[in-house]
Amino acid sequence: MVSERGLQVLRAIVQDYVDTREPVGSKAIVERHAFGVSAATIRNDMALLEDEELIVAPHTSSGRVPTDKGYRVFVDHLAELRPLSPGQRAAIASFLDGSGDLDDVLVRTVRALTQLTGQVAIVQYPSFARANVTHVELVQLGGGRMLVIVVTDTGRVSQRLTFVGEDFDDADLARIRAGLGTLLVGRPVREGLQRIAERLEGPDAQAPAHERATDEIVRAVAEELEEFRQDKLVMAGSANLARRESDFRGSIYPLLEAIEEQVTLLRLMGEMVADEHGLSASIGRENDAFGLGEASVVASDYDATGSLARVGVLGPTRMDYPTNLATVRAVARYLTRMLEQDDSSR
Amino acid sequence: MVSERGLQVLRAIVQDYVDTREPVGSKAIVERHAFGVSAATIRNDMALLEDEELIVAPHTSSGRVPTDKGYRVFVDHLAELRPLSPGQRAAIASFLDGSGDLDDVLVRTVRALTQLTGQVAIVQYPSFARANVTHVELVQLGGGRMLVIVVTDTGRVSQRLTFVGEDFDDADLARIRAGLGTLLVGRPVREGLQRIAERLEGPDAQAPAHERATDEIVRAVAEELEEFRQDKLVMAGSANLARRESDFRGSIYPLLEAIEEQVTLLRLMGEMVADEHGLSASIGRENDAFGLGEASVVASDYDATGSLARVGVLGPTRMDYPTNLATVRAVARYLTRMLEQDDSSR
DNA sequence: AATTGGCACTCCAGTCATGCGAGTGCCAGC
DNA sequence: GCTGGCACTCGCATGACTGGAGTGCCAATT
Repeated sequence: MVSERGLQVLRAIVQDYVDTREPVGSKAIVERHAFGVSAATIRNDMALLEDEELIVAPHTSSGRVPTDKGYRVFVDHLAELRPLSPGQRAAIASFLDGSGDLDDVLVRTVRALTQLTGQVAIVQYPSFARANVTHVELVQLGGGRMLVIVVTDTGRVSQRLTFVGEDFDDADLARIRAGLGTLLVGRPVREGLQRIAERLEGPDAQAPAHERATDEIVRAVAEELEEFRQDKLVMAGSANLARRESDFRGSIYPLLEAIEEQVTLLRLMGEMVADEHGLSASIGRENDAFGLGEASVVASDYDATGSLARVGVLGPTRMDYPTNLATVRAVARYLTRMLEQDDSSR
Repeated sequence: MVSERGLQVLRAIVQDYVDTREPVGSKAIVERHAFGVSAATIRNDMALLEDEELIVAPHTSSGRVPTDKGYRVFVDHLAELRPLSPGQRAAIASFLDGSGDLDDVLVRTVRALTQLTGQVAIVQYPSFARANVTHVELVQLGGGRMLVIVVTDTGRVSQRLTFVGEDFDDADLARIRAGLGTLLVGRPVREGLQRIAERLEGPDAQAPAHERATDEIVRAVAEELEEFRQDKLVMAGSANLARRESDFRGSIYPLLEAIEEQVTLLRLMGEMVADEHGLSASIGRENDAFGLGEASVVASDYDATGSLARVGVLGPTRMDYPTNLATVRAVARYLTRMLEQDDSSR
């Protein structure tokens, strides 16, 4: 239906519209792009593109604006990701380099990304469901309070304070600790949760004297594992939404809400389908189900020592997809490499 | 200068303006409030109020709007805090009741507050500078990695993963742990930091064999203490800013930025001066230095087992001060009580 | 068959004039 | 010190008009 040149016209419209924020007309296209044909010809192509619902005219006689479908075609078939400039690569490196635990690295990642793109940046924590428990530690604080610590091989540490109602002597504590160790250490989080559930149903005869207290400890461990299983996000740059306010027809309220909720964004990020390079985009009304019909998300998978997660940006539908895709990809790669290094140094 | 009735007129103007978002004229005042005098009389009073810069007319002939100075006089002399309704009290209770560690309680507090006021809610962590260290725990994870945990008597737990480069045998580890214990346990965070600084200058002869590794551990502890010393915030409800967008003349960008930065808000909250009831307000241009000239903060002190901190809301200058003050105070009181209870149960 | 120049047409955005209404300031009188 | 009255000032909405940008279509050209 749409000719090859027609697609080039679509590309030109998307590029110019993202550039200027103004509907783009046939004359503007022949001026800014060397098509070698006249404005009337472009007009004919534009009529076809409009038939295909790739572009629309806001008013009877004004330039054209890409539809969500138009952006989709652009992203899938027309966008060429320019590699980042050396300066941008240096910026990523200077942001991300330096040691620190997982939390630290992800916070720095998200800052780098919001800085580079001027959008809201989002980083998913690596999915911990597959992570393995490496340590369970119990620290008595006196007065019946117990600090319960769980560590996984993905480098995440979780601690929880719980009131168990009594203090144990060292031997009992060591026994409980050992029991939890054999129950959990070396096993994936998901499996650990199952084993704990079983244990809570058929009470163990191991420490009947302190049964209630140990149950309390086990419950605390279970809560921590459960927290690992839920995915988590780090975000930055929400203020950018206000800066590009004009890009959102309606209010930015739903966006800020989604950012605060996190759950919505987690679902959205989770449901996106990546291409063969690990890149994915969800455009405009495709996000209607999440109340984000005026926004787009562009993301790239990254590899946190075996478990996959995503890093992406959230912005107006009218965003610079090629640049954002390229940036997100570069950051994801750098992040993957950093986590590998970190792992090998251990 | 301004008569008693003049102040009542100011109160009426503030109330009506907050209600209607429209400049309020003399006629509207005599209609809505039973002053028992005519509109012309009110007009004379309004002229005086305008001389005092407590109100202004946006245009030559439109109703009046309170100035920041007007709001200040209103808050200081005219506002009567209505006690909350039983329903609202119940809402606070249902939000806050239930156990959990400090993080948990503060998150629930901030949610309750944003829910009740429809503003951005902010809760300061109790200042940890005066808190005492109760435990220092070291957990070896193998491969030269060490988990360093510090606990204070205010219930806060901090953990940090650090790479020390070697594994200790149990005896050495116990010795280091004991050393840190005598150095820090039972002492305030601030003092602990000093002692560590001294120790790092004049190296201890205690464990020369592992000097570098122990230094690394000590450094990690110092970082954690430093983190305690910095105050911290929990916030919720930033999406509310977008809902009342119309209340902000300019963009909400600086507000969102301050929320993301936290540092700005920490300084602002810290510098506010409370009255004898622990209530404080910072209005409009008084916040210019923080880039928040169109916003107000209303806060109440609360008592976290001895160390004072604040809970407040951030919103447009044109906010309902009496209601927000009353809500903030009620939440602060409830929070104080909860933390006391929690403490006594330990 | 594709491209082009030309032309009539549509609609937006800005400008100006007009009228209305709300609200003020001031003054003379009570 | 309060009040009613009155002239005055603006803001705002309305409507008419214009210029300009951009389209759609058609007949002519390659």
